[in-house]
This record gives sequence, C-alpha cells and structure tokens, in this order.
Amino acid sequence: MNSFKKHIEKLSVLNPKDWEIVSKYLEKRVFSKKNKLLSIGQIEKYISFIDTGVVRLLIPNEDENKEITIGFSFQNEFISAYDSFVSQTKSYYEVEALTNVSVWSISYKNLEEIYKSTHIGNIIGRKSFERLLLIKSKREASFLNENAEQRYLNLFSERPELFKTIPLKYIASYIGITPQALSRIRRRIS
Amino acid sequence: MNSFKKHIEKLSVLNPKDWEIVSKYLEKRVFSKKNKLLSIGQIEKYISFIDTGVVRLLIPNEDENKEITIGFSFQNEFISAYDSFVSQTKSYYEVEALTNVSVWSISYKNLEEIYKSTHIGNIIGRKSFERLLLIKSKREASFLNENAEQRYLNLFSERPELFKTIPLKYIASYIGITPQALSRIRRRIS
DNA sequence: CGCCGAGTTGAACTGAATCAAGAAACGTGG
DNA sequence: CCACGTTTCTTGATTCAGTTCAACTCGGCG
Repeated sequence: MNSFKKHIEKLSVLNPKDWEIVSKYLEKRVFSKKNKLLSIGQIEKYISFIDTGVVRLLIPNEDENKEITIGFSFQNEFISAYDSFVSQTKSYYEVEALTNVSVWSISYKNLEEIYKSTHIGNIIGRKSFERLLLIKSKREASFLNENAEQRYLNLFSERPELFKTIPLKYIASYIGITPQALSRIRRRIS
Repeated sequence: MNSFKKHIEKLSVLNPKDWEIVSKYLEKRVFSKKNKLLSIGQIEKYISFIDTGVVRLLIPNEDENKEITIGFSFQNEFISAYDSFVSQTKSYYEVEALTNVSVWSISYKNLEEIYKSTHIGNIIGRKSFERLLLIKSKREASFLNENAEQRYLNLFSERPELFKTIPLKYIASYIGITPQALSRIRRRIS
C-alpha cells in the first residue's frame, strides 16, 4: 500500500484523515502472467494502481492473431478500462497481465464514497484522467502526422522502459505496424 | 440559453435551484466565421455549449498548409480544448469557427463553483468528458485497424451531418488522408 | 534434444502520398 | 447580378511506405 500512498502524495498534499478513508477502500488483487484483469464485454469495476508488474490493453480482432494493442501500464501507474469504468458499460477491450501483476484497486462504488468524503478522491480521478487524455491526444496527433519510424523513435524516447520488458510484436502493434515493418525500421536506424 | 437548458435536462434531472445557479454563470460568446475561439499556446478558460454554428479543432503544422483536423463540434454539443482545460496548461491545438458561432460558456473558476454547489455540475463535466473519451478511443481503434475507405464510410454513417457543412478537405484531414485520396475514394464507392 | 514463439530477411504487391494541372463552386466588389 | 479571383475538388502519373506471404535464425523451455 505504501507505493500507492507515495504516489498520491506526489500528486497532492495528502492529509491523514483522507488517507485513512482511502486506505480503507483499497483492495489488493493479484494476477499471474497472461491472465486477464478484464475481459471483453465485462464492465470495469475498478480503477487500479499497479504495485508490481506490467499490463497491456488490447482489442482482440475478428480474425484471430490480429489483435491490436492500445496501451501499456507499468508499476506505479493507474490502470483501468476507463471508457467502461466512467460510463459503466461493457468494455470493448481487454486488460491483460504481461507479467505477474499486483494492484491496489478501488471499486466504482467506493470511489464515489471517496469523492464525497475526501478531497484527494477528485485528484485521483482527475489526474489519472488527464494523463489518459494526454496520451490519447498525443497518440492521435502522431498517427495523423508522423510515419512509423517517427512514431517508433518518439515512443522510444518517451517511454524507454517499454523496450526492456515488452515483446517487440506488441510494440509494433501499438504503433500501428506489423512486426516485420518494425524490424526493418530498427535495422535501418541502428 | 434555452437550448443549453434543454440539453442538460436530457442528461439528468435538472432541479430549478441548480439551474438558477448554473444559469447565473453562463456567458454568451460569439465568433464570426474563420475566427478562433482559442489559439495555440493559450490556456482554455471555458467549457462551451454551442448554441449555433460549427467549430473545428486543429493542430497547425510547422510547414504551413499541413495542419491536421482533430475534431468538429456542432450545435448542441459541448466544446473545449479539454486537455488544456482540465490541466490549465497551454493548448497545442486551435479551436476555429467554421461558420458564425454562438456559444454559452462556463469558465474554469465558475465550473468549480458549480461543482461545489450543484449536482448537475458533475454531470456536465463527466458526460462531456465521457463523450470525448469515447470518440477518441473509437478513433484510435479505427486508425489501427481500418483503411481510409472504411474510416470514411464509418464517419459518413455515424456523423452524416458533417458532410452538409464541412469542406471535404477538412474531412480528409480528419480521417488522416489527403483531399486527393478522399476524392478517389468517393468516386470509387459511388 | 526438439519444439515453439519471437524476431529477421527477402520479394512482390498495394494503398495512399506527392506533384502537377485543370474544372467547378464560391464570394466579393463593382 | 455579373465578372473575377480564390478556394475547393477532381483527375492523372509517379513514387514510396508499409503489408503480405514465405522462409529462415535464434533463444528458451519442457
């Protein structure tokens, strides 16, 4: 729980009373590698803070083996199928554990309680949303006016940690190209 | 103000007291065609509801004439440079009036007041965010696993109103292709 | 040891960009 | 209300980035 506490202390001043309330609602959940934190069609019940591990967000495709990766999250980041979470409707993407994963989760209902009774609740909700929107917006812009090589280089400079743990084929999918194309780009620029 | 009221009544039950508070904070703003509601580098101060007109969101590009369109909004929709608004940092995109435009705006500060003193404030914030996130997410998925023709057809079926008022070159830019490519697609499928 | 998934490489193909030029539509001033 | 210039849209020819299909290498694991 300590990593979570430290993280939100960075986002905003955390008074002890607020923390008391928040911590009461934290649920620890663990998942082993390749398992799903959330499957297609389920309603996202949690917003989660990754204590250890790496997860991937993906949209599985009609014709198998053509799934697309829409995001990754690491230790000390929040993760949720936000679309589904905020609207409490079925998710059209999956959340999958790339490694063994351990998270601290707050359920939708409990988050509402936290909103009502603390100041920090809003910060958690707002900040993790801001971050998401920023990533999505950058991503949109990069699809619209960069080529694959530039997208790769950007990703590499902005999130180098990705390349330590994540298979290249998922990264290829994330930047919107085939593994073959990524392989060629990497050879070209090295 | 009436169109705004009707709109939020659709989103949630609106009690008279809440409306009294909200309406007090509404500012009418008008822009004539081709003017900007927000320029690059400014901080978005408002969340606005479009009473009449059409606006376009765009990222102007280093080499002129290569700007990219990242969104449109119509009558009875909310519009804001959300990224900038929520984080109160400089916007990297512009909001431009494609026609003469009239909006009802709520400033950041006043929205905080509304949050504190009404229930409807949250609904306004939350719903317009949900909508944005949904559009962005769909868009991301469509860039990743659809070709230009499919993107065009989707857009056409989902937002036919776009094609009545908006120059095709902006639509081309929005779906991520050149006007020439769009022209060819349209010929091919008709 | 043999297998399997991840990554690489090659060759052919294709969707969309680019460059260039002309046609159509639009709006502004006389 | 017409004439003009400007912007938008279309069409053609060429080029190019990235896909597809296929074969091969490499490293880890049962």
